[in-house]
Amino acid sequence: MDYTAGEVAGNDYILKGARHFDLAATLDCGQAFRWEQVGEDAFRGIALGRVLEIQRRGEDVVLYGVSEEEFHVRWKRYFDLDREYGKLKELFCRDPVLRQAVEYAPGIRVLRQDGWEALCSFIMSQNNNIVRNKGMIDRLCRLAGEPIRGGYAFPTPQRLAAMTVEDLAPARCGFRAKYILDAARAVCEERVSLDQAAKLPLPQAREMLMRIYGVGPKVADCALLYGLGRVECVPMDVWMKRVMERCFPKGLPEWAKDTAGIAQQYLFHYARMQGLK
DNA sequence: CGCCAGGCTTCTA
DNA sequence: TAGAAGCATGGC
Repeated sequence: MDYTAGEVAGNDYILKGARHFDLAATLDCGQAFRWEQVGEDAFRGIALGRVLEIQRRGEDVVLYGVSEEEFHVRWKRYFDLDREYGKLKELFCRDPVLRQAVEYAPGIRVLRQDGWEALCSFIMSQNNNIVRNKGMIDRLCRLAGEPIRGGYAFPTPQRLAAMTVEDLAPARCGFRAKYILDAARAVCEERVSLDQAAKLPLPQAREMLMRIYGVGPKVADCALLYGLGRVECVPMDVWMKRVMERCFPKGLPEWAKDTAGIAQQYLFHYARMQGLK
């Protein structure tokens, strides 16, 4: 475990001795789009149908207004806290390039988000930048998401499937609106099953997600990695293509393949921050 | 004002 | 079947 103990303190839940967990690096490295910084190492976000404020305080990480039960049923998995990132990073550091990326942002964790939200978020990320994608997703949630205490949940596929491109206009998703609607319909009609995609062999899982209009290999891989827990999956965006071409012409090391998606997150962040060309 | 954005679909040779 | 254009939009 990457924390020594969980402790209830009033309404809050405290992760004592939380290691390998940098909130800024994790929540603002292009894997999730509904988090904002609200204070000193403090972030507010909406995920899994809940609003959460989370803050680092010294050695600890505090989840405000979270019960022990809610931590265990919701946030422990979301923040991938069962995985030992220390061991993982030790493995990655056998390679000099991976070591450099890990040392650049050693507190990155790969989030396990809701599958449907991850799928939509990355459909919308295409030919888009991260800042603007956040705005689009926020408008989509206000437009079609269920009101919850403190904000709006991510819209369900059922709700979106009943809408039209014109209905979605206020969210200003551009050409992506029709893709979102097809994704919603595919899920509702069970042309695509996210539960199955989570378990199928990778090629078949990708093939299923790519039945959706507007979903290609990269978006499918993002949904699998960030939403369906497939940490062996490596989305190849422009930044990763540059890294692979320059540093790993023969592919990522064989010993990294089971968790190559997590290695990808360190490499992606490093490449993007360095402005690698 | 152009340029470009964690791509995908469609058109063309 | 590879390669380029078109796509909507707004941050910079």
